[in-house]
Amino acid sequence: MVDLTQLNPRQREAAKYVDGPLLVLAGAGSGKTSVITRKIAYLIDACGIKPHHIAAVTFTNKAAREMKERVAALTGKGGARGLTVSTFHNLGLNIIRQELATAGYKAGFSILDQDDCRGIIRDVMQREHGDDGDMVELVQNTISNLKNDLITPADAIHQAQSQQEMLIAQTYSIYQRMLKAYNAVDFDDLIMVPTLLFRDHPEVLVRWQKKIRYLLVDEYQDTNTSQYEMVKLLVGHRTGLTVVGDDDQSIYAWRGARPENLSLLKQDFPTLKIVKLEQNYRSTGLILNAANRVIDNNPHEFQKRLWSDMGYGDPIRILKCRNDEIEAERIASEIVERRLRYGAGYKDFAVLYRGNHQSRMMEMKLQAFQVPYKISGGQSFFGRNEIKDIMGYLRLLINPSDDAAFLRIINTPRREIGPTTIEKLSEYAMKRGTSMLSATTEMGLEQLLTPKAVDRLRRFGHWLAGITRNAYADDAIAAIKEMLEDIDYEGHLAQSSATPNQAERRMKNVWFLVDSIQKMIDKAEEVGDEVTIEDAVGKLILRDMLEQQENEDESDQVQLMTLHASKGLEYPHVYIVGMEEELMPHRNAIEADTIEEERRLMYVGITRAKRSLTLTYAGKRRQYGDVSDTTHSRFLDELPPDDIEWEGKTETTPEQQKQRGQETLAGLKNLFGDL
DNA sequence: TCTTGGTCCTTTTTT
DNA sequence: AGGACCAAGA
Repeated sequence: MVDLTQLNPRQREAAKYVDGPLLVLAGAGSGKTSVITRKIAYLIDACGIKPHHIAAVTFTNKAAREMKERVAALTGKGGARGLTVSTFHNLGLNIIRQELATAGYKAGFSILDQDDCRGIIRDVMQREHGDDGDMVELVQNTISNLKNDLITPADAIHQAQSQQEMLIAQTYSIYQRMLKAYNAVDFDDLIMVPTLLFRDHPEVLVRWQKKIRYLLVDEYQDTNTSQYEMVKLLVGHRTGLTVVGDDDQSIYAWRGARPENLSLLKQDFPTLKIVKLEQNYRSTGLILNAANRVIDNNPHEFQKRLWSDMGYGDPIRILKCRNDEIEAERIASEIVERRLRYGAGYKDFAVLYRGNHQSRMMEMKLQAFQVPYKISGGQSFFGRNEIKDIMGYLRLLINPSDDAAFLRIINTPRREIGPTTIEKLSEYAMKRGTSMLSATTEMGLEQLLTPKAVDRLRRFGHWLAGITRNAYADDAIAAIKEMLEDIDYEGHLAQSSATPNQAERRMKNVWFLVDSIQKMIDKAEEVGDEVTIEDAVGKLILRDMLEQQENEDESDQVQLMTLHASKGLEYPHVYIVGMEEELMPHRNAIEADTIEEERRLMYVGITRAKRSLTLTYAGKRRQYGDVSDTTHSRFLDELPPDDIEWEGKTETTPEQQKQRGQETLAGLKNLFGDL
């Protein structure tokens, strides 16, 4: 039986309340994951709900994985078998897979990432409006927003108020048709398609309502309209809903999140019960106080006051550095020193920043100090050309209609198939209503193309068909390896890379990708599941499972990540760097007047720290190629001055700096003797 | 078709 | 500073 005695009274109340819809307002570090996981165990053990009737939805793969592990630990081996814990996008993917026909897709459909989508939109706009590409990003964002708001192309055309809106709506409409033709969905479709399916097909909805009898949603403040609609439809008039959220940690409004969904719950579920978790188990008093003070500058729908009984702890430090290089150096050297002083591991330190590009300098300096580090997130891996290429091949293996993938790889590595050939092929395919891949082996091409070109296309088509057969017939991994051999991808990298070193690194990435798929298949076999290539590629695109591998080698490394990526995580020692106006808060946020969201981001960053928090800024920063003066962030002035050690606010003389250095050295000698 | 060199633009955050 | 994109030449 579940043990709820480790929970505090509020937490226990939240875990045990199953008689109606429940909103848990969980402040940072208030143990909400404990509540969710124990509640799941309670539902299984005490309420007799079968695990396969329970679904917990999160926003990141990391959170989903952690939750799964913790539930497994509570319920014992197999006790949670059949339980669904996944991201919204993953859940959506599964729904579409199981409702393929109704949803209007074919097996093996592709999931396109933003780059792929942008390419399609660019083509559409080019073709339809002769647009030069300046509008593409705007249009892409707008389409994404429309989808997040559950607005279909027809709705959009109907609603359009201006010429520009009409243009976007039409582009949206064509774009959506092209996706269908490619048998592909984008990220937003993973939410919108299932939701529309539920809305328009009652029999489908009933099926899923029968399956999911209890729904738990984490980070509710991050849901968008479409996601909320899905939740409402799934729950219907029943009582099985628990949502957990914190309006102060809403940092995804820019991608369509509606923090007001928290307050909408009260209207949509009149019997809603609200439980607040206000005790923080993570941070020292001074850190928490600082966080509270900062967030006090924002308006609040739900009042809450976080408190902690962990003692006051060390003051928060603000370090002014001469420039960004010195800033990074300072942090790197401090980590070296503090690791010894506190007997801490590298993994106890996190360096947080606003934008991914800020990791560069930090990386350089950590290397210089021989500090092991890990950068998480960033587009780094999937943004790489070699990965996009191979993913293109994989997508084409499982979805021959994926013209976007076809276009990416048809001439990579070089097959002497140029723009003219591709253009003609595309026209032909369009006329015949087939995909470009299947058009390559059709007879009608002779009329349009030179025999040479026809031959090259045909060879490609037949070759890929062969690989596909192998991939499905027996060992998929072997087929993929064979494919890499056939196209001599290594050779391609060797001659397209600047240095042999770079080529080697790229090839390593490719192998990493292949290994990931391999591992995934192996792992599933262990548990007795079967993983198709479709599953594997889907997971890859949704960024699932990569971190898993990273986590497996629980290595001792300093963690580098964006403030966004840090949500939900905690570290004993946290550095937040680049605390400057125009950087944090970001210039665009200042211009767009979304300071409140930036402040929440600051709040998220501060509340990651358990024991020590250090904020740094640089007086001069190298940016866009040249050096500019900076102003320290307004958020620094919002911190409680009495709890702050602000070094460098008033100019320190070189003597003072020297003295500080000697004090540090003396401290080290005290601790470790003369080295 | 491929390579080269020049220009211009960038840097917000992610499933 | 670094990368993407494009025009012109081999």
